[in-house]
Amino acid sequence: MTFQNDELNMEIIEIKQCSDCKSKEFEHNARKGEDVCMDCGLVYSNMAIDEGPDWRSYEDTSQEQSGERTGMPTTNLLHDKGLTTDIGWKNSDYAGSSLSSMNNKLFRRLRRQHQRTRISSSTERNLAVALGELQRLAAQMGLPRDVREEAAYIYRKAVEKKLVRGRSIEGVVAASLYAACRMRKIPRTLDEVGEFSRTGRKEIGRTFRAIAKELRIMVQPSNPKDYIDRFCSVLKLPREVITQAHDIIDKAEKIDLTAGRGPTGIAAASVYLASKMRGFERTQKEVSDAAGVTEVTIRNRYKEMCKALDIKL
DNA sequence: AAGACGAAAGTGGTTGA
DNA sequence: TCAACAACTTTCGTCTT
Repeated sequence: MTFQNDELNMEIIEIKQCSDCKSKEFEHNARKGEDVCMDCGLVYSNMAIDEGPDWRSYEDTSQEQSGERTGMPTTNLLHDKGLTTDIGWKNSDYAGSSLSSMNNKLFRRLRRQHQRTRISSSTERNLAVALGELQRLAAQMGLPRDVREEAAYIYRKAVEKKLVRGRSIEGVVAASLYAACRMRKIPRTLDEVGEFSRTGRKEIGRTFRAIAKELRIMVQPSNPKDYIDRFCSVLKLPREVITQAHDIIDKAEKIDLTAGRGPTGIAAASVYLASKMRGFERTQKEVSDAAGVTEVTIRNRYKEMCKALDIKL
């Protein structure tokens, strides 16, 4: 999309002096279209460009559905990114009169051929299948749209790098989702993903590692805190327990109690401990089910924490 | 009887020679 | 490539409430 200056119809304000602190030093951020006062940090956004869709009508006829200039935003969730066109389905010409039977047949054939070109290569077919599977999985796991987009993006990259060769599409899809969840700070455990996918935890884990390595995706080890809210909600624990659990983890991190340990184990133990301290006691079994670690692990972490943090009950 | 505890053996992954 | 190893799991017997 190109802009012409006179179309922008925006007043370019020359800032001479900050209205707040009277400073004359400004820093200009071209991307955001902002001028920032170096002294007090006041932001002048005199050039902000609306990046939203340009949906104004270019049609004269108002009965035609608003004739917007753009379609929907592109998305990685459709194998063609939602960029294909369709041949109109009405068998009528621009003036509305119907076509001759010969043209009728012609357009029916054209439409069919046109449809076929949408899925033109084996890569496209692969994507179509995989993204369908991705949607299904994400829906069952109740994941928001931005995570799905992220996962779709990762999957596309994986296809580019030929990482699907020798692996199942389902496995790569599941691994992409797993990675996307972690990147968006709403981590799911491998078991949780595996539960809804036809592939097992083992394969998802293996595939995930391969993808992360090949695509150079930096996924930091997930933070135990990211799990707490979800575990607590499964266990129907109130707000104060959540806060308490976060607090415990903060303290544990400070004295290097978390290094090298599985994040889910840490999270589970702190939730168990917090529930006990606040008088909403859950059994080790209940917590272990919610967190997907064994009672033994909870016990070990929990004992370490009690000792190191000097908590007595 | 249910839950907590701990020992022992097994699993899958990482690391360093 | 292989062995050592650390974390975690599984299993099971014992103790506590």
